Amino acid sequence: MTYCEPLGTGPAVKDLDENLVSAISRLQRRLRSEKAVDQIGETQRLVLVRLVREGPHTLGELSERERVKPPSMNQTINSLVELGYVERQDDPNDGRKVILIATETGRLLIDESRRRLYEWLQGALSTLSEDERDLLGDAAALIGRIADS
Amino acid sequence: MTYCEPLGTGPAVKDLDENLVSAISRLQRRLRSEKAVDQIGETQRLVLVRLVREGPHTLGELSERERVKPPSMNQTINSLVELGYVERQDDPNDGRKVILIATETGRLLIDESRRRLYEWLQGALSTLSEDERDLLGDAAALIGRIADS
DNA sequence: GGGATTCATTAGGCAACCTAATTAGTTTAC
DNA sequence: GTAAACTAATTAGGTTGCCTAATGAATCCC
Repeated sequence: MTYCEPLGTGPAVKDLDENLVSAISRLQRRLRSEKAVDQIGETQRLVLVRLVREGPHTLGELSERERVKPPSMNQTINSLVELGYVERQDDPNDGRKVILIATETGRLLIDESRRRLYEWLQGALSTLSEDERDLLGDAAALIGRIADS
Repeated sequence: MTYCEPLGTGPAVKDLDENLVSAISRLQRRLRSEKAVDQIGETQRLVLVRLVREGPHTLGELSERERVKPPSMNQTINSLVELGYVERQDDPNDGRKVILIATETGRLLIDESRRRLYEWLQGALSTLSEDERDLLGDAAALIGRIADS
C-alpha cells in the first residue's frame, strides 16, 4: 500500500511556481548523482566550463556570475587549482586582482565532461519531441534571466 | 578592466545542455539565498510542500520522489519533526514503515511560504510576457520529466 | 600622503547530501 | 513453522558547497 495519490491529479497541477522549483531541485540532484562518476563536483565543473567557454575571469567576476560569495568561489577555485585544472595569474594592471585561467588539462577534462553530459541528456531527452527540445532551449534562457534579475 | 567577454556572443550561445544546467544551478542558488529569510531550508520546505499538497507518504516514497537516499530524507524529516511541522505515525499494516504527515502548523507555514515564493517570483517574472510564463510552465513539466526519467 | 574603498583570502560554521552498517519487520521457501 | 532472504528505517561518520566575519594588501581619492 502506498500513502500518496498519483501525480498529475489533485492540487499538484496548479501552482506553477512550486512545480518549477521542485522540478529544478530534482533535476539538479539527478545531475549531481549521475556526474558522481566524474572526478570533479558539479559546482567545480560549472566554473571550469565557464572559464573554458568564456575565457579568463577574475575571482570577483566568477563569483558574481555564478551567484556565490567570493569566499565560496575562492574555495572552489582552490580545489580546481590543486587538481591542476586552473591557474592563478597576477593581474599586471591591478595588484589586488587575480586572473583565473583554465589549463590545457582543464580544457580536455571539460571536452570530455561536456560530451558525457550531452550523451546523458540525449538519452534523457530521447523521449522528447523536437518542439519540446526547442522549448527547453528557450526555457534555459528564461531561467537564466530570472536567476540574474 | 574585465577579463571575460560579454555574454551572448562567442561559444556560449551554442551548447544548449550546458546552458540549461548552468541556468538551473544559478536559479537554485538565488532561491536558496532569497529564502534564507524563511525559518526553514529550501530542502525541508520542498518536502513539506509535498506532504501538504499530496498527503501522507512513507519515508521511502518521499526519498524516491525527491531523488535523495533514504538516510538523507530521514535527516530532513528529523528536522521537520523537531520543528513540529511533521508527525511520524506507525503503519498499521507494515511495522517496518513509517507514515509521515504534515501537522497543522506545517500546513500554515507552507501556506505563507508559498505565498512568499509566489510574490518573489512574480516580481522576478514581471519582466516576462504572458507567452514566456506559459513557456515556463511547460518547461517545468518537461524538466520534471527529465529528472524522473 | 593618508583615509576610505576594493579585491582576495583565511577561519570557522552550517546545511544537505552520501556510503556503510545496524535494527527490526516481512516475505519466501522448504 | 521456522530459517533465510529481503525490505524499511535509522544511526554513524564523512564530504561538498555554501555562508559570515575578519584580515591583508593594493588602489583610489582628496
